[in-house]
Amino acid sequence: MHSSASALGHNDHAYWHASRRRLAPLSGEAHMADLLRVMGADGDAGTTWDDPLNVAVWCLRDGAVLFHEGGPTESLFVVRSGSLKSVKLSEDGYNQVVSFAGPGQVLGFESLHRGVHRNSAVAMEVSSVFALPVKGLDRRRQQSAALDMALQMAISRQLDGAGDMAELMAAVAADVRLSRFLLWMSRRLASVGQSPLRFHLRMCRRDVASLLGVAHETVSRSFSNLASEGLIKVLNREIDILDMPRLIERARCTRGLSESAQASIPTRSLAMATDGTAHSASA
Amino acid sequence: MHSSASALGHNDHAYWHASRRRLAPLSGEAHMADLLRVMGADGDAGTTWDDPLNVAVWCLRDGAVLFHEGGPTESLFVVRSGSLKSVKLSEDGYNQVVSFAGPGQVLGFESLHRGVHRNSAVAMEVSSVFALPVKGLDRRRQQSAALDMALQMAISRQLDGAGDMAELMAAVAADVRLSRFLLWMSRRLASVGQSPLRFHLRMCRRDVASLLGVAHETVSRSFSNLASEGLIKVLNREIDILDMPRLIERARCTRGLSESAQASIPTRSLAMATDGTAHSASA
DNA sequence: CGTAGGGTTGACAGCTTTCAAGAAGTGTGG
DNA sequence: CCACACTTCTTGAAAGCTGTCAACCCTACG
Repeated sequence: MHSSASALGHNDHAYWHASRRRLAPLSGEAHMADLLRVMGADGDAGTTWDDPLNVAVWCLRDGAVLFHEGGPTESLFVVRSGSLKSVKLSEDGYNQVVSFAGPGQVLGFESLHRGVHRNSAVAMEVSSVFALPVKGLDRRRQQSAALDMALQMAISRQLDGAGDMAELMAAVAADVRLSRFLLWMSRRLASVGQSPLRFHLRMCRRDVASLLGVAHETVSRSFSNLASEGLIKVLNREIDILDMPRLIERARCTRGLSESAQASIPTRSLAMATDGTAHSASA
Repeated sequence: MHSSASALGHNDHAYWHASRRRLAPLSGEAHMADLLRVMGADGDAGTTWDDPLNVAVWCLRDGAVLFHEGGPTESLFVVRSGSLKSVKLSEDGYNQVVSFAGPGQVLGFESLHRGVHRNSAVAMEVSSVFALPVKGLDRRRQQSAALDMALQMAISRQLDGAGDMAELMAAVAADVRLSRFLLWMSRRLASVGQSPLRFHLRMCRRDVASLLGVAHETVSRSFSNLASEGLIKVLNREIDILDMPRLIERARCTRGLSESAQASIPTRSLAMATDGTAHSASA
C-alpha cells in the first residue's frame, strides 16, 4: 500500500520553504501508474503502459493551502493521501465548506472552464496530491488512454458525489443530516480501505456544520443526540458507529411523504417531435 | 438562433408514440456543429471540421422522462433547447429535485462511472436534447478534438454549477435562499440570451422548494416577502426583478460573521516534503 | 360544472439559531 | 513539569423562523 511512496522521500528539507518557490513543481515525482492506481483505474486494463511519464507530487502539511480562491487554475490535482477541504469565502467574509476530498478525488476541475479557482483547497492533515498542469493536459490525455479514461471516471464520480451533497442537505432535521454525513463518511472511508465503523474525523465541528448548513452548536447537539440513542459513540473527533442499521434508518427520514405521491414520474419515457420552438414559448 | 432547428422538422408525427420504440434513436439528427455551438464551443476554434458526423436529437414534450433513476446509462445528453430537472426519489418515496438544466448543460455524466443513472431527468417544457451514446463516445472524442474540448468545458461548468447549488443551500434564511435562486436563474438565463430581469419559471413551487430544501409554503411566503419589499414582482411563475442591487444585497446575508475570522486561511501556499506516511496517522 | 393541481395565507408547535458560559483538549514557553 | 493561553467542544435558555396542518382562491381541463 505504501509502495507508491517509493518515488518520494528525497528533498526532505523543503518544508514550507516551498512557499518561497511559489508553486514550483516541488516535493517529488511518482509514476503515472501510481496516479492511475489511486484513481481506481487498476481494474480497467493495463493497456498503454508505453507511458513513461512521471507525475509531480506535492506534499502538504496540515492546514496548507493547495490553491486559493481567485487564483489562476494552473493545475488539476488528484488527492494521493490524506484529505482536503474545499472552502469558499462568501463576499461577507464567512467561509463555506463546499466539500471534503479524499484519495482519488479530483480538485480544481470545476475551475477549468474559467481558468480561475472558485474555491480554496486546504489540507486537513498531512496530505499529498498529484499535480497535473492544465497546460499540456490535453496532450497527455491523448498520449495515455488510461489516464484519459481514469480522469473521465474520476470526474464522473466527482459529479456523482456532488449529488450526494445535495442529498445530504436535503434532509430537514439536523440529526438526519448528521446521520447522512456519517454514513457518507463511512462509505467513503470504506472505499479507500479504512474501517467504516470506527474512524477519526479530520475536520472540526464548525467545518461539518458549514458543510451541512447548520450552526456548529447544532452539530454538537446532534452528535450528543445520536450518541444518547446508542447509534454512535463520540469521543471528540473519534467516531464509533455502534448500530449501523438504526443509523441508516435515522438517515432515511425526509420531509413528509404527502408530497411524494403528487409529483409522480411516468414510468415510461415519452418523446415528441416538435421543432425546437420552445424559445418562442419562453419569450 | 433558430437555425439549429433546420436539421429537424421531419417525422412530426412521432409524438409520444416514440415511447413504444423504447428509447430508439428518434426524432431527428443535427450536425455536430450545432452541438458544439450549444455547448458554447463556437468561440474556441473551428479546427477539425473534417467531422461529418451527425448527432441524434431527441425531442421531449413537457413532463417527458429522458431517463429513469436506476436505468442503464446508455447515452450522455446535452440540452439543446428547453429545460429539464434532475430528480432523485428517496428510499421513502419523497422525490428530491437535484438540479435544473438548461441549454448547453450535460445530463447523465454523473452516472457514467457506474453505468446506472442515479436520478431521473424530466422535461419541464417542450425540450430537445442531443444524445451521445456512451458506447463509442471515446472514439468520437478522439476523432473530434473540438467535441472533446467542448465536453471537458461543459463538465467543468457542470461541476462549477454543483458548487453553486451548495452555495444556494448554504444560506440560512429562506428569503436569502430564494434570492440566491432567483439570481442564479437570472444569470443562467442571461447566459443563453434571455432577459435576466424578467423571466418565466418553468418549475412549480414545490420543485423550487425541493431544490432549496424548504417547504413549498415557505417558498411561497418568501416570494411574497421579496415582492412586498419591492425587490421583485411575482405573478404565478412570471418573475420581474425590480431592484437587482437590493436583491443581490438580500442574497448576501449569511450566517453571523463571528465565525469568519476564526477559520482564517493563510495567504500563501505552504508545502512540506514529508513522505506519504499520512496513512499511518489515520490508522 | 365539478374536479384536480398549483399557489397563497394563517395559526401553532417544534426545532434551530443565537447568545452565553463552562469544560476539555492542545500547544507554547517558562 | 506546570502554567497559561487558545481553540474546540459542549450545554443551557430564550427568541425566531420554519414545518406542518388547514383553509381558501385560482386556473386548467374533461
